[in-house]
Formats: sequence, structure tokens, C-alpha cells
Amino acid sequence: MSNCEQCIVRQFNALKSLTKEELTRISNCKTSKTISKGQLIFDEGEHINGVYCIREGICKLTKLSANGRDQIVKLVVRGDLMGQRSLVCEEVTNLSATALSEMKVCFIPKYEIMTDLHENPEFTLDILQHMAKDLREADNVIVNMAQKSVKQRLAEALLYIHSAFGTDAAGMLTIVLSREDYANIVGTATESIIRILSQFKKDGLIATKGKQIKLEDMATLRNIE
Amino acid sequence: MSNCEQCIVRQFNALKSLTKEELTRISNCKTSKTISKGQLIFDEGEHINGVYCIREGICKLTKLSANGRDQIVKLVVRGDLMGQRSLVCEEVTNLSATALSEMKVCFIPKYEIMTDLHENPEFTLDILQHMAKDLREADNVIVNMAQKSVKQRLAEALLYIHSAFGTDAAGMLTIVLSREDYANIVGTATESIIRILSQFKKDGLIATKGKQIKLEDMATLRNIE
DNA sequence: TTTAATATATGATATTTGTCATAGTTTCCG
DNA sequence: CGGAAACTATGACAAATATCATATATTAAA
Repeated sequence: MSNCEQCIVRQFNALKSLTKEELTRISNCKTSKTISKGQLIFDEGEHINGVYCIREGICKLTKLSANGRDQIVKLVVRGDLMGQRSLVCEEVTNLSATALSEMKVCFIPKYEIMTDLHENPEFTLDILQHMAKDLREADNVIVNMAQKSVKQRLAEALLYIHSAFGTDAAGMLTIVLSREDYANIVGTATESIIRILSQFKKDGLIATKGKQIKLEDMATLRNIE
Repeated sequence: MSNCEQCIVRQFNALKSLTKEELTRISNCKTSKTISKGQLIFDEGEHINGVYCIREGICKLTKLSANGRDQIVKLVVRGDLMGQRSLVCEEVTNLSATALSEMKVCFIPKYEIMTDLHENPEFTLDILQHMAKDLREADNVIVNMAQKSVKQRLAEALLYIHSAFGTDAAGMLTIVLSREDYANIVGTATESIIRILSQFKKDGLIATKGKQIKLEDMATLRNIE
């Protein structure tokens, strides 16, 4: 089993602010697991009792709304921590996590990491900074949901996925989602997503190959409508 | 000028986690001001260089969307801190703050409070817990915006204001907002808010007296549509 | 490989919501 | 007090989006 001291992934998250001793302690109590595509990692309302550090792969964080439809709230990738909010507030999770690809994750039990939160202000501040960034992002999403059309929101989602997660050699978005997932990001019906993607394709803004999508005209996508 | 040691308001926010010495230092460098109704406290994109502690009154945090309309992202009241996110990330604010009533606030300069963030993990954790709560709230708002109808969102906004900020002796919501403010919370046109409020009134779900609103049938409001 | 299941696609139609126009009401100042 | 400005109200219509039906394509399973 790999150990945290040599793990490059921690440079991307708050674990980099732990002291050498703290990191060794964490490394000794963590567990690693592989999660297959489509698997539920945890469900809304569960006690997760720790934090996940993503070493490989992608997952979606969703929340079930009253009408029975899932809303995708965030995409989590290699380098991200998952579960900090529930940890910090000592609450059950408000979101479910589902793998969108095969994943490798490490799980750090709550007790160990809480110690550091109470004792290492640089670590706590680092977590705080990430959460502050998430909150700013969430504010932006709220404004977009409230004020923009479905077409604009879809264009933004595509641009976001492009800039945040990049493309493969052929220019295809590395994150591959179903039309339904896009609907659950944008907050609309699957049919609406299909229609708008068809329209974008017809207008030369994107190209598709199966589920894969390539952005062809980002300038126009940015100024939809 | 009052001092923080005797100020009851700090019990409601993270300032309660400061040590006695830290609090004295903060108390000596803070400034107090009165802000009149309607006044802009800070504007999106400004460096605010500190944190506001609300001693009295109410204000709205808004973000201007691309189409020129404001979205109300949060209501801030007595006891709340304002500006932590920008402080923590060392960024310009992403939101504007406008007083909805006469307010009394204290302003704590950035430099002083940053010291505590780096040195007092209990204080940092307290801030972190508040932000975690804000983030969970924000996730809920995202889901509601994405998945619910305007009517449902308005009903929720009314119920939220009722439960979070309470009523006066006559049962009227203590927070009094214009129809336009409600539109900017719900993310819809002012006319739609007016129509739906009229409908709610006709159906006996609310009563109104000028701008004041009283919830008459919360059970039905919770299950709209 | 063939079949079943799932995902994508598209049309027709209903519903929701936004926009524009206009009028009545309240609030705020000079 | 009186008049302007801002807010509330309502109708008519347009635009956006959801829903339902059905067809086709793609993927998974037997």
C-alpha cells in the first residue's frame, strides 16, 4: 500500500499543510480502495465518519430533490478531498457520491483528522480556503440557475468541464457524461439537453462522437443568446 | 464606543472562539458604524480588507448576473459575520451588501483577524463550521433553483424567512422585503411574484398588510403543487 | 450473435414563466 | 399638503421549457 508521504495527490488539497509527523500518522491509519464505475460511494444521510482523498478517477456529488430527480452539485476529481463538510459540522452527509469512472481513493477516519483540525491552524485554514472557494462557486451556480436560460446553462456547463477537467489528445472532453447527467447538472429535462446539444452541433459549436463531446467554438458558446 | 468583551453579539459567531487577549486586541482596532437603510455597504469586486460583525439590522448579499439583474444570495442579520470568504481567500468580494434596514456594524481590519486565523485553530475551525453550514445551505438552494417551480421557490422563501428570522407580535414576518427583492431571491420576474402572492392570499395561505406578510397556512405552503 | 435494455433523438402539445402595456396605490420629500 | 417617484396589481400575449409519444441507435447480457 502506498503511503501519503510519497503521494503526489496531496499537493492538490489541504493535506499538504500537515506536518511530517501528522502525515505519517494519517498515512498509517488510512485505507485505500478501488471503486468501480457507477458504484455509490456514500448516500445522502449517511454518517461517513471520515474524509476521502481521490487518487484517481471522477465522481459526481448529487442531491435528491423532492420531485425525485437528482441534481449534480459538484464533480470531484483526482486530488480533491470529499466529505470535509460533514466532518467539520459533525453531521450526516447532505450529498450522495457516485463514481463516474473507475476510482482509487483513500479513506481517512474522522478521529485522526479531527485531531489535526483542532491543533494545526495552517491545515484548518487550508481546508477553510478550499471551502471558501467552493462556496464562491456555489454562489455563482445559484445566480446562473436563477437567472440564465437552459441553453446558457448548458453552454456554461460544457465550458466549465472543458476548463476544469480538460480534453484528451483529440480535443474531446475528458469527462464523459450521459445526457441525463447533463440534465441533472443544468436542472432540466433530458429531452431539453438532447435538443440543445443537437442544435449546438448543427450550429457548429460542438462535435460529438457517441457520448464524447468536443467544443468547437467556445467564443460563441460563451455568448449564447 | 462599546467593546467586544461586553458585546453579546459575538456569542452568535466565530468571535466567541477568540481568547480574551485576542478579543481585547480586536476590540481596540475595530471601528463601529451606523448604516442607513438602502445604503450600499460594499460592492462586488471591491477589496473589503476586513470583516463586518452585524450588531443590529439586516442586509442582503447580492450578485449581479450577466443579464443585469441582481440575485439575492443570502440575508445577513444581527450576530452574523460578513466578509469572511473574501478574507480567507484574499480576494475581492464576489457579492455586494446592501442594508435593508438601519444597521449598526463593527468593522475589524483584515490584518488583525488574519493573525488569529493563523494562530488559533479553534477560531479557524469555528469560521470553518459556519462556512460549512453556508455551503450546505447553498447546495440546497442550487437544488431548489434547478428543480422547483417558481411557486414552490416562493413558498420556500417565505417559510425560510419565517423560520430563520421570525415574526413580530402580530405574526408578521420581521424581515420586510419588496416584491422585487422576493423576485431576486426566487430568481424570477417581479410580476410573477406579485401574481403568486395574490394567489396565495386568495387561497388563504398568507395575509398581507402593505409590504408586511403573515403566513397563515404553513402546512399547505410546504406542500405547494 | 441475437435479444433485451438503455440511451439518444425528434415531433406534437401543454404548461410555465417572461415581457410589455397600463392602471391603481403607496411612499417620500420639498 | 401635493406631486413625483416608486411600488403593486392585472391583462394580453410571447417565449421557454416540460411532458408525452414514438422512433432509432447504442450498449449490455444471455
